[in-house]
Amino acid sequence: MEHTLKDVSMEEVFQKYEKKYKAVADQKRLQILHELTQNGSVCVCELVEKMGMLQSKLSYHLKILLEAELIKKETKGTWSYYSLNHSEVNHLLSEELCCLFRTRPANEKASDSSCCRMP
Amino acid sequence: MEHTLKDVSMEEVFQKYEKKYKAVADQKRLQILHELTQNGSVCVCELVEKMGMLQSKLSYHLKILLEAELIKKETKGTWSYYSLNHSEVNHLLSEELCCLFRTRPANEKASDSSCCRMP
DNA sequence: GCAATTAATCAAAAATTTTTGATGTAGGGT
DNA sequence: ACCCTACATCAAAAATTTTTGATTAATTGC
Repeated sequence: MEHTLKDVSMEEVFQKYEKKYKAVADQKRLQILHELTQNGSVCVCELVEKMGMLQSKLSYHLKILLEAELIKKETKGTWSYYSLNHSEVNHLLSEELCCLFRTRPANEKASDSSCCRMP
Repeated sequence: MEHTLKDVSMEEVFQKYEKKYKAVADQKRLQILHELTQNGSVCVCELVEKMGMLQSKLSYHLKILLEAELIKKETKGTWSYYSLNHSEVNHLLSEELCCLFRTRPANEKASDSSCCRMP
């Protein structure tokens, strides 16, 4: 089997996006992202309630999102707070999905109010 | 269990995007999309060669992309030609991915040459 | 120190997706 | 009619992902 340099780098690109899109390819995880979009920074125990999910199950899904770098984690004592990684999410998803997952953090200026074609 | 109207419609939205992102969450299928981006309209037998895949395997992946409406199919005699569904792909993926999957069909004007931050 | 809480991890079971090789169907050429 | 090619579909096997319940580690409040 032959591989050109381009083939190899493309393969890496496809691999990277496979991982990121896999993270997003799940109803539960989309719901988690949406929840974080709405509430900013949320701890696991809050999410357990809001999502009505077993804690271990939630941790599993959070880990997948974290490893895809779509969310960030901050630990305070016993609590873990998760929040969106806006730039990564925005890099991955189209503008049309902004209403669902692309609410900007407060400090960023909301110049493109052109988006939002969602229900 | 209680469900508000909003919950129900959100659930449908999440379900829809789960399906579409699942279709894209696979190296092989990303490669197929890329191939179609480069070559426009391609028949299965060509793709079998280009991708070095078993025909039944390729058909399986094409079906998933087709059912997610990310590609289109046109049959001519014994041949099936597949091509990108540009509007759907563009609706789903961010502009930054344009070099990989967002080449426009010839008739559309390429106004935003601003994209392309890909290798 | 001790009990309670928060959350990560683990291993086994369950569910889903993917691969494979075989079979079926339709059209094209002779 | 016959054979060959193109492609879809099928069922079984293999691989991967998800769920579950238990265990573990760290921290807090008493």
